[in-house]
Amino acid sequence: MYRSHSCGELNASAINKEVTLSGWVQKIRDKGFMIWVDLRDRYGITQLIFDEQRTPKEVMEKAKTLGREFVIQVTGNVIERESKNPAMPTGDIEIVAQDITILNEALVPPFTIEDETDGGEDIRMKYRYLDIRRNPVKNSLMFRHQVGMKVRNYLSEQGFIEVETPYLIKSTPEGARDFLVPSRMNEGQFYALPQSPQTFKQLLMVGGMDKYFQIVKCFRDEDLRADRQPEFTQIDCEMAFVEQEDILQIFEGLTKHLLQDIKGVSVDTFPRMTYDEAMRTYGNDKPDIRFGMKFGELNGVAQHKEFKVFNTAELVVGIAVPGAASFTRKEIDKLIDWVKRPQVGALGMVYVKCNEDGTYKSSVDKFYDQEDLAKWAAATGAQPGDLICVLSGPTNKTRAQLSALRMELAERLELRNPEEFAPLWVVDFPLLEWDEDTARFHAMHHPFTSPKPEDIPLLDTDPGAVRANAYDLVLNGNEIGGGSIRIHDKETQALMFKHLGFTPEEAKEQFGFLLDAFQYGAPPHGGIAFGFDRLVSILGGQETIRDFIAFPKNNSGRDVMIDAPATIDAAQLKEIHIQLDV
RNA sequence: GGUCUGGUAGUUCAGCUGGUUAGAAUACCUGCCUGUCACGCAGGGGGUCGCGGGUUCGAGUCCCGUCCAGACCGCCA
Repeated sequence: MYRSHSCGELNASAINKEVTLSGWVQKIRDKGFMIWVDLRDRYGITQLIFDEQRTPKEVMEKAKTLGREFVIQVTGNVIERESKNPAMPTGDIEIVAQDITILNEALVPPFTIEDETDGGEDIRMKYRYLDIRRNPVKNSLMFRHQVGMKVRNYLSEQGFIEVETPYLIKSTPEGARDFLVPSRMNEGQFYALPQSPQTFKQLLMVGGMDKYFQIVKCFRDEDLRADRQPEFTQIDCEMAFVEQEDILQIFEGLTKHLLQDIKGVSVDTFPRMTYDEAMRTYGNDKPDIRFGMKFGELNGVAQHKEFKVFNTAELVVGIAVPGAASFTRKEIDKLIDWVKRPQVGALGMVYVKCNEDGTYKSSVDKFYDQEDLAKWAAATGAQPGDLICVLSGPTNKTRAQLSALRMELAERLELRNPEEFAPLWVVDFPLLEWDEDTARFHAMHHPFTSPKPEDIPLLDTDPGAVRANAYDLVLNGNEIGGGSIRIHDKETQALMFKHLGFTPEEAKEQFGFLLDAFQYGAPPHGGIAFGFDRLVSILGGQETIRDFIAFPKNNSGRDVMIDAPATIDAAQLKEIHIQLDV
């Protein structure tokens, strides 16, 4: 028996008991006559004491040889501490060691195994198994487990069935780049790893599994970000015989349940906003509505004077930054530099200080009088003490720039409280999106998304204006879920493929199995998928998803611990019929 | 594909306009210490300043290239 108790559970009620604990040496405090050892496992830390008076001599000698992160097993008696430590749950007691076994020695770890470690990201990833011993990572993984269990239980209680779908599937040209897997048995042919189980869950609907879910790995071979991994986990869901409203209700229910159960936060009915409104008022299809700074369009009140920059702009739009009239000239100049960085790309920024006395001081006083500026203040909702920041240019670009500025300012003004949760639905996404590179429309969501029936005639006249039965669930400025009502008849699907530039032959080749299935009684259906890693990190109040993934990849898609990807030898290449061109 | 930031002791970092032997903290090692818990005290070891080239009397410092890491833009239906 390696242990009778964990390192996190003993307290005053155990005094005088003989116990055996196993764990890792967290810390050694050697006073010569006495050695204290903090012993750690997943459950906590318990203080051991090796004492000249009370510990056998050979055990004392062994204790002198211990080092950090040695794995040991100690048997001894629980005693009340002479000096207690109220900061730790086991701080009332300690174990007087009577016997010790060194189960394994350890090298000195390259960084400290503590909450506030001295190790940087790089070294922690290389030794991720040591990083996982630290509370922040350990707790994040346990938190992820809890969220996963609650999702499974909730959906199962609602009648959903978890069905596994294959990882080795067929590559499709739509959407993200696929990860490819060469087939040894089928020379010259490749599997693709799924970007999502999209077509399979639709086939499950045809198969009559009318409520399906799966917590499932998905793969996309695209460049990464702090919150984007090449392999990530989705809560993938699909239902038959539902309309958009049914989906929104059920998954609003799931989200509310998670917020209540995990965060103790009650949220009212989620607000809904059309895509157009989100773009107009936040410049963004995933607005963070925990704070204001809504866009105020100023074309009507700023294009009547001699200021050419505004007069020639497609859009003039501003936000009122609360309390920022006190920014110094230097601070505002830095802000202007910030929006002019290539990542944002604005050519300049006009600002108006809304003074406490009701007057205005702007960077364009030469062109606009107090009366003009008062109208700007009204349009942006600026109060005395606010700073109005105004950008202008092509509509979409300018909105994106002002949205970036809005988020940056919210960050600087600490308006993004991680303990506040503001979900909303963004609905009525466009069906199609113009792609400059290929000079054709492509599906904004995916090619199985159904158009709003009343917009179908627009497909021929104004494809970009067709709205889809598609929706996103947005939480604190993050898209945590997205889905749509699918096309379930062959004719509409063929129409969609036509408008996406597929010939009937190409459509048959790529998605023939789905079109076939639609001829055998496909029920109306729709679904949603949640980004599980991101959902967990937001609920956990963290910015980065990496601490919620046991073994994440770095910026370049590398696993620096196992050093993957890696080259393979010639024999392996030959077996899969591949010649390298490098 | 692009922009920006960084790479100096095991680790986290400092090192100014180029100038003697490259520092601090922490970790590590040795000794001391009768209640520690960020223990304390004394001492010690530890560096190809990412790599390659250049400028210079002289480069951690300046220039060019390159590799690695991070953030962002493009991309991610």
